Amino acid sequence: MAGNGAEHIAALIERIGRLLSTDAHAAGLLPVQWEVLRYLRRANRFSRTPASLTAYLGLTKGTVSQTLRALEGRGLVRKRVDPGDRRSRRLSLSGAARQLLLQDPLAETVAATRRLAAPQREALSGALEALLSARLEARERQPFGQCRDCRYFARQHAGGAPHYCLLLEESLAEEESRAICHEQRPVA
Amino acid sequence: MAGNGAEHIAALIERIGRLLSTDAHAAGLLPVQWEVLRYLRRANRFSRTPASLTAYLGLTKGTVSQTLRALEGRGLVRKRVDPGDRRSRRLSLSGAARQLLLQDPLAETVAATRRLAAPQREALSGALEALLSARLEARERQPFGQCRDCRYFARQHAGGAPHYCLLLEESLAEEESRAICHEQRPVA
DNA sequence: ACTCCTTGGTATCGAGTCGATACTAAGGGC
DNA sequence: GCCCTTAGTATCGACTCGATACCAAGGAGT
Repeated sequence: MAGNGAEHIAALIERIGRLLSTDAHAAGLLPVQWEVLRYLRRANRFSRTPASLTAYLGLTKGTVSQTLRALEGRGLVRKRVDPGDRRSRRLSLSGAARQLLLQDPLAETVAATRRLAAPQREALSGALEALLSARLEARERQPFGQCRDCRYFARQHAGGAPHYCLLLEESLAEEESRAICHEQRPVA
Repeated sequence: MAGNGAEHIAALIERIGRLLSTDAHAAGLLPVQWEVLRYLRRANRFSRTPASLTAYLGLTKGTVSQTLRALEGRGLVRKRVDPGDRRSRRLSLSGAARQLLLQDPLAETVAATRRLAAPQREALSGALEALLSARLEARERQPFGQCRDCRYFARQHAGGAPHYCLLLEESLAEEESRAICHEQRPVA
């Protein structure tokens, strides 16, 4: 059996991460560009902005702005001024982007993950979340968890009724409750 | 509890990997440069070459050559012609590099990993190794496992006697048996 | 109103990665 | 000696990324 010291685990994460990013030079896109596309697919409507993206990726806003310009130039991302706050832009994926996401190089890893035994997958998920939240707390960054796991999330049990966000005071479709949100704060 | 689907796990790995790499802009070094330094610290004497490094990082040899030139210019890495095979170079860390590694930004993650409960850490390690080996098999890449977990490793139990590598026909100190090796092939 | 501060985003620059291509040099058959 | 492979370097172009400076819009206080 191989070693399972803490250094070994950190090295594994780093190495897998690197290999993932070298794989991500696919379909004419660059690694960050894939990550932007994936984020926009997973994020709810309150979180599809350059600012949220910046926080999620841990980059500077200048870098994100440039990456978005590239994606916009390729017709993969649309950018519109937010009518409520005219400083902000609302991002959305084009049909071409959704098509492209079907060739996501990360899909291979998803498949490999699916082949793990259920209890092992559960343990992996929990351990990674613990590591992530430790690091985010140290940096005071947002967790970007699922809407439904947020302290501001109010679940509606009545048949067909939508859920509700107590912070933004908006109703939420069932599907939206599974999206990630830049405002999300886990239940205490 | 948050979701633990396969997509979620893949996204977690990717995100942690990205955050690690943004943290790695520290002490005037760049992420890849830290990885090179860490590799050279962990690799055994047969594996400290540009070629092994290239395979480990999953980059092209041109890129690695350039990165090594930068590190050499800073006095962190030494490069010498291998007397046995004059095409090959032997890499080694300078004292300054070992000093610098004490400020390794990855240390924070190592500490966070150490705070996990032992069984959780064990599960994490096992699951990550499974993911990594799946991906390496798909790409037919080398695993770079520990020397002692290799099929060519012969353990000597007699007091003080060194171990032995059946492939390279060299004797190995106890400490070396814990290093990673580019020739390593896990026991079947 | 008006000023001051903050927030969201863009523009530009320099350093450096990274892949691609082309190249040199050394080893190993045959 | 010839060809093929392997180890490494050199150069180029596209792009990331951080840093800095900047602009526009919102908000608070007066």
